[in-house]
Amino acid sequence: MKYQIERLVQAALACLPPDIVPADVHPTVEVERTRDAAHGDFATNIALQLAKPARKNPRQLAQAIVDCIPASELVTKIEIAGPGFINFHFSPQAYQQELSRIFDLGVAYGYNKRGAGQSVVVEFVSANPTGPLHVGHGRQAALGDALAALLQSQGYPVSREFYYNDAGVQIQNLALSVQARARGYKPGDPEWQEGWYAGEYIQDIANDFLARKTVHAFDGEPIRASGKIDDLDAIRRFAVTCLRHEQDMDLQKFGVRFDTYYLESSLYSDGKVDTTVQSLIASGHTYEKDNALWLKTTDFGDDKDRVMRKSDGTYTYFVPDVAYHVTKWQRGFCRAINVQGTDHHGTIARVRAGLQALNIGIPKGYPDYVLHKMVKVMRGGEEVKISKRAGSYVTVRDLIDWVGRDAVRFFLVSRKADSEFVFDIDLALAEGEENPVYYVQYAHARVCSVFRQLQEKGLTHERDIGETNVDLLTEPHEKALIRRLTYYPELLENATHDLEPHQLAHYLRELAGDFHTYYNAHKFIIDDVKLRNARLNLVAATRQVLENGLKLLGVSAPEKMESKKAATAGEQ
RNA sequence: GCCCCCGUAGCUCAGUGGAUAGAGCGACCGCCUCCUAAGCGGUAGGUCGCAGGUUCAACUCCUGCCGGGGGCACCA
Repeated sequence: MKYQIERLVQAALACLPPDIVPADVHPTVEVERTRDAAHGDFATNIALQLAKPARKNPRQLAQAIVDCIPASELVTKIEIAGPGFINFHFSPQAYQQELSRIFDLGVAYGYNKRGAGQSVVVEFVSANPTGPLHVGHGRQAALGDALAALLQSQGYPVSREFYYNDAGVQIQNLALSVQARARGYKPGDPEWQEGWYAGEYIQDIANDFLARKTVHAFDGEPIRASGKIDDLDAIRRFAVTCLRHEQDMDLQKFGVRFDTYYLESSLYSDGKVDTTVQSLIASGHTYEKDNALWLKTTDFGDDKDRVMRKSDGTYTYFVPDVAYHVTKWQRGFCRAINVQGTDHHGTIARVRAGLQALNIGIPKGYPDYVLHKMVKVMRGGEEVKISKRAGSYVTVRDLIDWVGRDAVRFFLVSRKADSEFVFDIDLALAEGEENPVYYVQYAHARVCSVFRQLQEKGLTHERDIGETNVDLLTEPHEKALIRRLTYYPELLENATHDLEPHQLAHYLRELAGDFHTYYNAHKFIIDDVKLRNARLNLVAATRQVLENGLKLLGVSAPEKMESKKAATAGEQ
């Protein structure tokens, strides 16, 4: 709808008398949704933009533009308001056209093919297999999955990828921790070293290892524990597999699926790390100093150069990171988006610098980062510290068990990624309106209920009758709801462009609010056949958009609300 | 010390350079003979951290301060 208005304005500008606007002025036509319904549906500030270069009064200029706007059946009224805005009011035909689109497109309403042919890889969670997923990973999972879904809605072929840091110091510590537990040591014992993992799950893994149990991650061979307590390699393989399996279970419960899993260790075994190092040396952006190999990241905007190969011969972490991102590019992803915690901020400049140094055609801003802030977990008015090493932290599994998957997913995407998130366990545990997800789901269930009632009364929903009588929808509540519904495709476009799923969560909250207000103010199942079907069309379209939006966030759209209280009462 | 993010109602947060800065929660007052009250309506609550600058127009962009968080290792 927006583009149709833009075309009208552009056509008007094109046929303005040449003496009005200097020929060298080429303004970008910006058409925006109005904030206030009294201002119509769309507005443009073009006259305000042009007033100065044209040396004209903005309102007079606006009038000149309006005079040139071609007639359109979509627009009933065009008016000049305020300092020189041009406001467009849509006709019932325009509304009807868009409502029909919602019915015709169904679950695909809001989708477009803008991103066709531009493959995107979204990397998220990427937790080290050293413990269960914590709430920070939950935020990443909710964010990353929603982002991927948004990109898909805009036509981008998307791959969801999980990168396993299964090489390095942490994994060694994991193996040592399990070995120590298997030998009967505990955190706090003199033998227990700093940096080892203290969580109880380490004891569980140690027990399973000694019991020679078999585990397998979804993508690997089953591994049977040898039970040999001195075989650190065997312990490491077993422990990593155990934890990968556990993380898989958590993600499955969270409703998040990945298309690809990439193992850091494979970068070494495939020789990709070495190849990358050789290419970087060949590029001339490296030098030896203090017995170490350095990369001149300052050539690419970093504030100081970075060590690639330490004096002990091992690589620093960012070398495999660069090698990994080279594979993303080589695998055909013209865009890469990494969802990570803000603690990864320092790595951005280095990875990008490394990719630029290779000079193999990777764009400058590759990859994109969506960094999220910490999730602070509150319980009983006190903060629960999140720390893998301390072993005491709230896991994704805990949250799902306490408040349900839908609430956790909706909660975690409902805020901007770069704002700190306070997850109050007590609040989330409380039943009722505190969880906005209920509010949105209830709106969906209410529409479903209306149609159940309709059926019980022996009536049917006649879409055609509703469509021919769309002009009967004249109530302010109806107009507001229609405005909101028809904004959905633009909302998805904006949320995707900005990589901000929270825009969708907010939109759904507002759409549900418009519906609940309407529901309370008017009845839908009425005797007047024409008005009844017009209203049923409107609420059916509302249900469709609610379903579509919730789906993108990974939240269910129930046809009935199951009372938690009743369920609890039933258990007692 | 340097870099990034944040600062908007009592609390949690929205707010693509535009028109009278908005929700939810909490508080207070109302609404079930009526398609689910998990809902709706209303009232109260603001020097948009401070000070400059750019602009026809600044919560929004720029600079500097103040306050909060995170990052700055031959750690990953």
